[in-house]
Amino acid sequence: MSGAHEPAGAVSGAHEPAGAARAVVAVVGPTATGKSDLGLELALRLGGEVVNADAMQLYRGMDVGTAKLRPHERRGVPHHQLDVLDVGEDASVAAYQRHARTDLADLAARGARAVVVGGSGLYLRALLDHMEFQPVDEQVRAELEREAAERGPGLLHDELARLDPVAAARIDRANTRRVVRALEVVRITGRPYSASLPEHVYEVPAVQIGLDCARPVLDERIERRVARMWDEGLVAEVAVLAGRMGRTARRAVGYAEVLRMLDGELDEDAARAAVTVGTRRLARRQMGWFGRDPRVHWLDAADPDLVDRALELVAAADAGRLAEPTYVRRTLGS
RNA sequence: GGCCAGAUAGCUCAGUUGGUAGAGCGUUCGACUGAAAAUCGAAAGGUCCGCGGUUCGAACCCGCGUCUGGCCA
Repeated sequence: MSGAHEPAGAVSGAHEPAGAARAVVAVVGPTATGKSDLGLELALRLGGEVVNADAMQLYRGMDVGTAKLRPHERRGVPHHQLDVLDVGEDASVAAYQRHARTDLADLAARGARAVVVGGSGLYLRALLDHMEFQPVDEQVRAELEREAAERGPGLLHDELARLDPVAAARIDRANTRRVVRALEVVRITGRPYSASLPEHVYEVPAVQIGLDCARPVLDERIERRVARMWDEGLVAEVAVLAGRMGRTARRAVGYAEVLRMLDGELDEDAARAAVTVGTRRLARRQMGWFGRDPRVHWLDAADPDLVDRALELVAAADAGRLAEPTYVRRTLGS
């Protein structure tokens, strides 16, 4: 964590040493809004490199369905945290946090600007904000999952209420996934879990640029994106990976539905419709996640001068004259 | 033309001796600390095809009409 930006007034000749206190640039927002392209362009203009913050683009081989920029499309800009996981592995935010922060440190040391690009809210927060994850114990977790399956999630929630009332109050009874994790932490650390997310405290100073898009337009883009994925061979891609996909990868939008199709559960039209619906739902949730963060500076994804606007924001941030809580509530939903 | 089966939320459909309606999905809003493109919560939304009739009371029973699907001509 480096210090705050210098009050910029004084600097005219005084170049700061490479890598000092230049905020990381983060391009966030819902899927299908052009994050990858903008990120690439910014990296090019700023002499930077891209750090992926998209949980599913971590996976090797999941290219078409995650709309991953292919190597030949990257215009020579190095990309980090792409293709670092086998589809059989579970992703892990904590591991991501470690690795991506190492990337950030490396880039800073080389004086290269980091451009973080991604739509996974939790991953972005883990990378940029102050967040510490508790340890994990697969065996304890498996045990808890079995209990949940056998005795129902309600009883586990009761247990959590006894051991950690604060966490229990925050986690919904039916949310097995989170109840299990909370109990897992309590069991292995002997301390309460009681986690909550609302603080927005940068561990890594950043300018977050959000891509905003009116819903009708976004829905149309999503429709087109799904059509393109089909044309580019999503079904074949999934077929190749199908046997090896672990529980994280196989739940990704586009993959889950095609897997059901390959199992004969859905016909092709139904699968494709389900992918569209799923992508739309994903986009809505992403809007919620980022729209709530008061630090995001929103730009219209359709703005012809998008890149220049984004560069202005970066320049303002570098100069220390970016109004801190520029909370421009997204216009989504018009 | 005749016979049969349907018509209930944006969509697919439940609705059990007649007591003015529900689910799943979608939509909107929300939560989120090692699976997060996950997991979960809440809300909005209905002239029960139309018109008559029977009844204290009809989504439900009866008649007519309209539309849809199927079968027979």
